Amino acid sequence: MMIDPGVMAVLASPRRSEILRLVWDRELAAGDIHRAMPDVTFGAISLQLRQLAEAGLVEVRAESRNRYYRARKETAGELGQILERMWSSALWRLKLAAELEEGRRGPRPGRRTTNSRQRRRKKP
Amino acid sequence: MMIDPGVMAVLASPRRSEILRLVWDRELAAGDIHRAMPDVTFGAISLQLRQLAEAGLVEVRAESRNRYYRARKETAGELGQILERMWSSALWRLKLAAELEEGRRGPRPGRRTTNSRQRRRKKP
DNA sequence: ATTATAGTTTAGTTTTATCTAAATTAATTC
DNA sequence: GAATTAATTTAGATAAAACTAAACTATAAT
Repeated sequence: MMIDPGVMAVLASPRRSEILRLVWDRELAAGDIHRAMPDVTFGAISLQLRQLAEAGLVEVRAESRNRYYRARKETAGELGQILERMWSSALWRLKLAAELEEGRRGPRPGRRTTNSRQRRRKKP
Repeated sequence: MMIDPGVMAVLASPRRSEILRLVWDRELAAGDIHRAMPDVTFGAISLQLRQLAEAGLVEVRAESRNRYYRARKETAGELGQILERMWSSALWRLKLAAELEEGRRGPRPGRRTTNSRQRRRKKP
């Protein structure tokens, strides 16, 4: 099978590969994904989902007001198998458990912006 | 075999994966690598080589004033096999040929900075 | 029709990565 | 030991990626 060079770049982002992991063998609504990663805004998740979709790594199904995402494993090809093994490895599970613990203690300090000044308000 | 999650991130950069390709099955001095990629400075190449070395994807051998780099295929693991097949594919060779042609016509316009103001001069 | 919910898009900000130029280090040659 | 060559390191600049807040779109519920 041919490997799209773009796929690796898309998967290199921890955020995106984490999203892909979430929808790897089940369908999740955009909101479900956001609830699983509450350290970023819904908008940010939506943008990453768009990138994944543009790379052909996920597909969408609209139902009522929800949009359900699921991985397209075919696109990931051999890389997908590597990821699968990675995610099922003991070390990876340990990492996930640690992050879950960390998450319980409150929002992550790392990435959040401290002062978010007021901005543009289009239609007052 | 265990896959280091950092490896994928390192390889996601086209610049670094190109360097890795160059030293995949032969040793090259840092300067050789730079001559093969004259669109960036020697310093930039050196920095990328450092990242590759830190990820364990290349090893160095010092001889006289040269430093010879070569890939450590073991670290790349299965990803390495994917890369190998990618590089040997017809499409990839076509891409390389196109870039070589482009390179002959002069320096790439894409990334270069237009105005590089004067800066810090430590010991005048 | 209004309100609420789910999600996307937009525009600007922040963060991170990559790059350049100069300084620096070290070995080699003269 | 001065000059040259090969490479690394440093400090700042620039570009790219990721993110935020708000605006916007669409469907569903009241």
